[in-house]
Amino acid sequence: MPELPEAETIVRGLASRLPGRTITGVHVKHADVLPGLTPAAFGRALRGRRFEAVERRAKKVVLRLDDGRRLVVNLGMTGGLVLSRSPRAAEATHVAVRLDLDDGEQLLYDDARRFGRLELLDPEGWERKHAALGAEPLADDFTGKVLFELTQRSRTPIRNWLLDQRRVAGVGNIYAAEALFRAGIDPARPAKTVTRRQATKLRDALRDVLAESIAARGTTISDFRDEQGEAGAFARWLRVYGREDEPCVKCGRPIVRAVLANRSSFFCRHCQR
DNA sequence: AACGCGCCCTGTCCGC
DNA sequence: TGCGGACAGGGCGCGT
Repeated sequence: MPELPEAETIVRGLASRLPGRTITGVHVKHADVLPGLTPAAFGRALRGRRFEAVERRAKKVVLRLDDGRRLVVNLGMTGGLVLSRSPRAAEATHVAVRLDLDDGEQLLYDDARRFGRLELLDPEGWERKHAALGAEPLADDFTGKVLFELTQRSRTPIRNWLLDQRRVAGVGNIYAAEALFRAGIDPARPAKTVTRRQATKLRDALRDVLAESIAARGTTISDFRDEQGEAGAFARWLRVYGREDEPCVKCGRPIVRAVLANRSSFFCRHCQR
């Protein structure tokens, strides 16, 4: 489900609401979302803590606490953070973890498939995690030159390359497909065959599609909801993802689905070379 | 050592 | 209507 724009949508929603509020209770319904931590230890660590800031790194929602630690939420495929007083909060039907807040509202971690994970990291642990992640595609220093140089050592298909979070962080299957379409690049092309000029086009396409999706509050295919439980609106602007056999918006030929590294890849054979 | 692959888990949809 | 199979936005651990 959530890639960078969806995580960013949740972060922006929570950033104006969470800081300053204190966790008064912790309820763990599905301990499998807490790797290496018992529910009791998780509860002890969080109870009494105040939220200080809400940030994003890659596809992760980072909730900074007043003791310097961070609750790092990896949303997996179907994870979401929803505030219980939102009109649509009742649609959070797979709540794995519930945090009670001092004003009586609750922050719900909802995740049907439970591929998501909640980690509690001290500053050093977070620094290690942060360092293991690649470039932020929306950062000022993510230039065409940087992307070009990063790609030149890898023979893996450029679509797979984009999904590797150690290189560029935050891009998933939807936005990889959309950016490659906009840049006119075949998803199966070995990364190192992308030219300098194409790298710049790809960089621009990535930033454009991610920014446009954030402006639309993310892509909801079926599961994604923001912190109020609302769907994102970007799905209608997708040009290739999920559009197998539909006409290409540029040339009218059918969009093709091919499997690369066990995951669907959508593209136009004519417009992407 | 850079890859691809299977798997984690639940829900939904499609063909029979 | 029921049932099996395919598929889904992610990412870890494994083997090669």
